[in-house]
This record gives sequence, C-alpha cells and structure tokens, in this order.
Amino acid sequence: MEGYEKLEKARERIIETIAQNIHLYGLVPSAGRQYGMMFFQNEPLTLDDMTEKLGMSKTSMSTSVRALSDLKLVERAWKKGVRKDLYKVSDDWYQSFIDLFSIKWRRSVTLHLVAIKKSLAELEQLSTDPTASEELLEEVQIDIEKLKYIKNYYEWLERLVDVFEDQKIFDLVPIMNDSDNNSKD
Amino acid sequence: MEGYEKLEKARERIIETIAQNIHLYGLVPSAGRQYGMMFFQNEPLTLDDMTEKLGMSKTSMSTSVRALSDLKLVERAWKKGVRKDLYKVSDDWYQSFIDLFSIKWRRSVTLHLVAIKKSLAELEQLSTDPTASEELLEEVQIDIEKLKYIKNYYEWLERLVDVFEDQKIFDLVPIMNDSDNNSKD
DNA sequence: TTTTTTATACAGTTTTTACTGTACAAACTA
DNA sequence: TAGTTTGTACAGTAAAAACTGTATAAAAAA
Repeated sequence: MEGYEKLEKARERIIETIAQNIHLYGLVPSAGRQYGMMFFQNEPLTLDDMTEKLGMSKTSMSTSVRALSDLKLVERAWKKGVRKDLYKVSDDWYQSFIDLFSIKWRRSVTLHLVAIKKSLAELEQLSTDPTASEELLEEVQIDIEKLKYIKNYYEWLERLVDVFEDQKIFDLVPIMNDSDNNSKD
Repeated sequence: MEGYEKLEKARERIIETIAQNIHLYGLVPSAGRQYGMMFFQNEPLTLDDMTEKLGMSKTSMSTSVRALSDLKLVERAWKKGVRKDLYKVSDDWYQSFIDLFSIKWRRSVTLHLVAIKKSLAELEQLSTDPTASEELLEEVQIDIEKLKYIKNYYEWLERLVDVFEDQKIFDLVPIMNDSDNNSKD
C-alpha cells in the first residue's frame, strides 16, 4: 500500500470512530465525520471546502457546522484574503468537553429546578388545604418528599457543572501528557 | 380546582420536564414520560400497567423499559403473588447519573483509544519508511502529534469516568440535603 | 449604483426512527 | 400433560429527522 493511502486509512479510522460516538454530543454521524475531517486539516475550511471533501450539499454543511459551533466544537477562523467564512476545530478538547457539559446539563438543570420549585410550592400550598382528604394529604406529603429529593439532586448536578466550568475538576482529575509518563522513573 | 387535579398538575409539570430533557440520556421523550410516570407511582408497575397509564402499545412499553433498564434508570422489582415482570425507578439518582456516565462514556473512550493506538502504530511505522517522501513524512509527523494529544485527552476522560465510578467525585462535589442548609447556622 | 459572491431559509424528498399489531416462544398453571 | 399467560421478535406503518436544491437576503466587489 502506498504511503498516502496508509496515512488516509489511519485518519479514516479515527474519523469513523468520532462519527460513531458523536451521538454523545447529541449530533448525527455525518456531523461527526465533518468534525473528524476538519480535525486532520491543518488549515481552516470554508463551507465549499467541506462540500467538496464530504460530497454533501452546502446547506447541510452550513447547518451542521452551526450545530458544531453551538457546542463550541468548532470555531470561526480568519485568514487574510479569504472572504468566505472559515471554520476550524477548537483545539482544546478538554475545554470542549467542559463546554458540552455546561451547555447541555446547565440548561437541563435550570429547567428542572424551575419546574420542581413551582410544583413544590403548589404542593406545600395544597398540604395546608383544610378541605383536603386525609388520603390526598398523604399522597401530597409523599410527593413533597420526592420532589425535595430530586431538588437536592439537581442542585448537586448544578454544583457539578460549576466544578467543571471553573476548572476545579482538574484538581481531582489532572491532565497528564505522555511526557509525564515516559520520562525516567 | 380540585385537590387531586392540583396534585396531578404538579406531577405533570415534572414528568414533562423529564420528557423534554431525557435526550441527554439518549432516550426519546416518550421514554422520559414513562420514567416520570413511574417515578410518582409508589408501587412497581407491570408492562400492562404502563400500557394503561400511557395509552401506548405493550410492545413500546417493553422496548422502552428495556432502554431505561440498560441505563439503570429503572430496575426489576418483585412483589409477592405477582407473576408479571415488575419495574420501578432506581431510587438513587446520583448513582443513576454515575451509571449513565460510566455506560455511555466508558464505551466511547475505549473505542477511541483502540482506534487511536492502532492508527498511531501505523503512522509510527510509516514514519520510518525510507521510501516515503519528505512531504509525506511531515504530514505523518503532524498527525502523530495530533493523535498523541487526543490519546492524552481520552486517557483523561477515562480517569474522569473512574472518578465517578469509584465515587471520588463526591469528595469534590459532596451531596448535601436540605437539612444541612436549613438547620441553625 | 449594479453585479457578484456567500450563507441560509424554506419546501420537498429521502432516510431513519418510533410505534403498533400480530405471531410466537418461554414460563407458569392446573 | 394441555391450557394460559406474558414478554418480545418481527413486519408493517406512521412520524420525525436528515438531507438536497432552489430562492433569496446580506455582504462584498466593481
């Protein structure tokens, strides 16, 4: 097998693995392939470049590059003399992971906490209703306990997101690069 | 509004919020609704119970309860004298989160590391090929550096999953329940 | 200004996924 | 043993999502 072919095959393996795992980011394999392809380009790409490389429509490239940008997996780039929009993959993958976490889970936590607080307030109110039957009150009380539990859970999740966002997670799980392992010991 | 109606409304709000956020678990809203409904039941449910409560086919209930079980969001339960399979939501939501993390990310990390190691080995091999052009060797070298970087990243992710699995994450982000906050201070 | 270039909105099509009903195998009952 | 009950495989259908091509608005060039 020829040299460039081997290089291409080694790249394809990585790209396909990314494509098959990008669902963890809520994205579709073709967006993963796009990301993977960009990863191995040493220059930022235009939408037309992507269309050519992937053989897909420019509209598709536009929408999926936007999805990738929303998750901060790719970012805009600039190159002198190029009028088209340019994109490159964000090069700090640790930060990308944290961004994913922030963007996806922060939003979810907030939505849940809003709903829980609202329902909790309603149930607390209901539990003081003098016209309520004994049976109802019992059910309400059980639900209040359940909601308090999940409220605590989502508050924990919120603090977890904080810990990622403010990089404290790296105290517990430090970044280590190969050289740390390889050097004499 | 009548008492039971109020209770139902408070529950529905939570259930719908879960349904709208369950995509973070790679599940579809109807599975989230199923989970949410089960959460407010104080008894384990059979597939037929779920069919009745949600107005969906038993086949659907079967497949989605399996998906929920695979992520350990629900578990089998037993009740004396009941022949049908019974299911209830796992009551440790912190553990459910950790399980999600383990199941989804561990697998992804492993797949990536396998691919990266294989491609790295091929490229290291290629980089010693005496017939390779200078230009090719340069590209290979760049890719080797890129793969080393993402290898480190996935190894970090692996350690992150470990930290969740062995509960060390709770050292950094402790569980706090309301009583910790409410008591005198 | 007009002309050209570029990104995206939108409508239509293809592909994929979710869901249903039937059929059947495994497990339980009698 | 035969007769029920229960869960799920499978094929078909309905619904949703991905993708394409055309049209257009915004921006840049002339």
